Amino acid sequence: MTYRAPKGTDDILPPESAVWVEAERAFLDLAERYGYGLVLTPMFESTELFSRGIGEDTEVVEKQMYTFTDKGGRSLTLRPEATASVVRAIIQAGGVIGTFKGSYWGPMFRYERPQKGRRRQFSQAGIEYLGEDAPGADVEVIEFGYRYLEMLGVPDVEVQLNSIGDAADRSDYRGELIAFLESRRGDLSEDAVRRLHENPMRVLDSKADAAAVADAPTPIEHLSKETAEHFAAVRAGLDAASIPYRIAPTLVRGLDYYNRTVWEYVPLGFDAAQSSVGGGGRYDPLFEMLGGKPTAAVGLAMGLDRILLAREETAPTPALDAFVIMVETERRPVATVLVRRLRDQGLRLDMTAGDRSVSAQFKAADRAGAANALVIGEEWDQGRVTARDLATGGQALIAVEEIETWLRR
RNA sequence: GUGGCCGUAGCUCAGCCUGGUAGAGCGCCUGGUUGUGGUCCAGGAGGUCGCGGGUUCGAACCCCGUCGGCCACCCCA
Repeated sequence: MTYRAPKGTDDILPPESAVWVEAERAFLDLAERYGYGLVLTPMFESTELFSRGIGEDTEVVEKQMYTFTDKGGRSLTLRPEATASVVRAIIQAGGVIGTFKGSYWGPMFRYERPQKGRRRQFSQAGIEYLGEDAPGADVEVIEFGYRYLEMLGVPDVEVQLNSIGDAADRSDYRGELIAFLESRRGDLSEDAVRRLHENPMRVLDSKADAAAVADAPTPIEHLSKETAEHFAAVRAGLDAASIPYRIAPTLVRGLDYYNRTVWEYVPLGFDAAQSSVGGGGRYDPLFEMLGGKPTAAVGLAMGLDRILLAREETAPTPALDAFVIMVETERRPVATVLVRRLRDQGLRLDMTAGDRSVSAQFKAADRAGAANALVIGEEWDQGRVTARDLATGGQALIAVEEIETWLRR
């Protein structure tokens, strides 16, 4: 083995790659139907964009960034997530006029020890609803993610929902939480003690400390009248849209820009430690953090790798509608024309490029994943081909002009 | 960054404890079948045992190191 894909990266080859094509098409189609247009941004950005936007002392920025200096001396970073890029792009383009709904899809990069559902290069798809502070925007985005998982056939998805309030709500709450954690200091993990002052809410989300913080004060109990009303309206909207959810008072998210509504999608049957397949939240502070005008915003990110792991196995669909087989090498010119005509009609066709025995051509058809074989031999001189269903083995002589209809039967 | 398990044929793995001729299943190739794949039968090809060092008459096997994989912690999608 001379070369292999770098640690934590995967090659995805056919036929497995077909599910990625399907997932991407489904996402882009759903986004269009909800009115979200695709936003394409660079895969690397100035390092400062992420350290400012995501937060200096988050795990992602402290330890997980792929940062490098280019030949011009600029510090650049492969994007660990896309929201900061989308917001930067919108600010750069002049800011949001009214509202803006954008989607994205593509690879993200974080330097971590790989495990199930955690890769160094992974794919996220997401949407951002900008310039709308109404709870209806939160509801639409939560619903969008739920529908997407439904479309892809991910079973038993639970929406875990929480509100972490606004900055003003948290300034009082923060002191109370720190006091509580100090009182339990002896029961806390080393990491929790270290984070106690720099980012105390993160301790609520720690598996190691779940028992110690079971009766800790939670952000949802410390909402102002305004943020409590916003959250109640989000819940009412989800009820009206028939989206099931569970309130998760200890759910906090690891990026600094979130406020108010936060949520995650957890497939209950997914056997992996990294069980969240997507998540999102409101992030009203981010525009100002990145130097833009105050702009309300809510968005989500879906982890495609995890979604495809969590999904039920689906039977592979044939990769080709038909494979054309030539009995004599002189039939190649007409076979070539037939293949091109059927491809132009939207069918998936192939044939061997070199002259091979009929037996070898059938084997090639089978390996290519063809549903049918079309044999061109002496029957061609009567305007017919032999059409064989490779799954059942049944075959028939059909007229050339009926091939398309037969293949679409 | 920390820990556990694992690296042997293209793939999945046995062999390692107790050192002595490199194995299985699947896959692949050829033929049975010069107009029929997938199934069946017969035959065949394919391996510096991750890499480096040590111990030994002798190492896939024991020891040390190193690289890689998987899973978990941490963190997050």
